[in-house]
Amino acid sequence: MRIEPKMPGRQPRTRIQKKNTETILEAALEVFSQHGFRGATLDQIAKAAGLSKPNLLYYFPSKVAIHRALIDGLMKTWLDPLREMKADGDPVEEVIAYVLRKLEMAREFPRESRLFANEIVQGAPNIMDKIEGELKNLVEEKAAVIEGWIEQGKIAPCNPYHLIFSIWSTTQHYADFDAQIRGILHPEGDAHFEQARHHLETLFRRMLTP
Amino acid sequence: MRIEPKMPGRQPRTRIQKKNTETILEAALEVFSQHGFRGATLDQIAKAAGLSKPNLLYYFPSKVAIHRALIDGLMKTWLDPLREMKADGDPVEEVIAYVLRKLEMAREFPRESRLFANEIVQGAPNIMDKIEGELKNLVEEKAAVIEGWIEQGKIAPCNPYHLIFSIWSTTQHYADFDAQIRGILHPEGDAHFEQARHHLETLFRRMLTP
DNA sequence: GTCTATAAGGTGATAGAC
DNA sequence: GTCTATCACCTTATAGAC
Repeated sequence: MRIEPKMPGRQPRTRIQKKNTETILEAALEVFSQHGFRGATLDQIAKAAGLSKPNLLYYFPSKVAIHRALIDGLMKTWLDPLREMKADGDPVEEVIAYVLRKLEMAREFPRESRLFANEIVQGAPNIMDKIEGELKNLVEEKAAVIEGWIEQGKIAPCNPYHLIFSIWSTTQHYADFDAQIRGILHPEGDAHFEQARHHLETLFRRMLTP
Repeated sequence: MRIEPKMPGRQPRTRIQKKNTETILEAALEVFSQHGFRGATLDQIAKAAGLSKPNLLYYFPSKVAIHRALIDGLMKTWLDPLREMKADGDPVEEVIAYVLRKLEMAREFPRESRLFANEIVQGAPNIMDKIEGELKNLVEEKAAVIEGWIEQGKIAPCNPYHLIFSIWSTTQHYADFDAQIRGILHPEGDAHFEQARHHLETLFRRMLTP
């Protein structure tokens, strides 16, 4: 996943600055996604990045600035799978492909998923502007596309918004609730993702086929 | 939701002790569910309970003891909706009824849902024993029931474990990701739960009907 | 750019009066 | 049982040497 840091006031100029900035954001992703904003400490991030704590704060002015840069850099990529759902494709296949892309994201980028999950569960204090902005806009746009498919009889009637919520929840569940799933299934590595793939394709295909 | 505190070593004896213990657990639920274990402070819990911090620690020996008592008291109730799914009912209606009970829990007890969500997202450090114990046992039992229904041709073939995961994720989503849903839908109060009810009933009915 | 030292404030827990 | 006062520790952030 591409990380595009936005540092207010301090842009990375030299090669070493850029490299350290990326190292910090990678470490911050690891720590924030595991412990949440409040639970994460600069000590943990510094250690994970292989830097001293003051050096961390040389690159970012504060803990919250690291968190903000991380989320800003990830938000665009996080929404890409939904953006790729196009109105001119085969409706059922477009939605199924979106489901599978989203599941693949949960498998490949579970830390990113948990970063957002931590934030939203606690009331989304730092990203509500983005939820009510670009996320809301994108969802409304795609809900209109789905609504059009329903009116054309291409997919079975349903509430487009809640369909999207169901796709988010079922797929992200495999990242966000990974600990619970592993406690129940005791899978070897990612073996259960193949089952999940088949299950979710079946679930939404039965839901959508007219 | 019934809270049955288990305080290691200190059982509430007098009426006032019992009342204070319950007040503390109610306050702790409010604070822990909103900020997670690490993010919550004893100051916040004490203030919410209307007690001083040392008085809080007169009733519970430590912060972690409060958290543990809270989870222990809620775990049984949290699993009841699944326990009520009986092998001798009409299969499709049994599963649908379970979905709707679970959604009702998300609407009535969102704090309880977020308490568990916070815990699991961060790797379930304090409840993994319960996940691998009573939760795993219950899920295996009910998965066997669903498997039986499939073999009898009463419901359409699917993976019982992942079906249960889909039910959990779609219903709890309305509690755990409430902030995101409200940011997108801007519903008045709980108005969107009626839509969710209809949507999820449709989703799982189409999935399960042979 | 990176470090050691440290300030400044928050946080879990205890002591002891009442 | 409840309180004030306080300790010991942790955490964010800054100062200043190199």
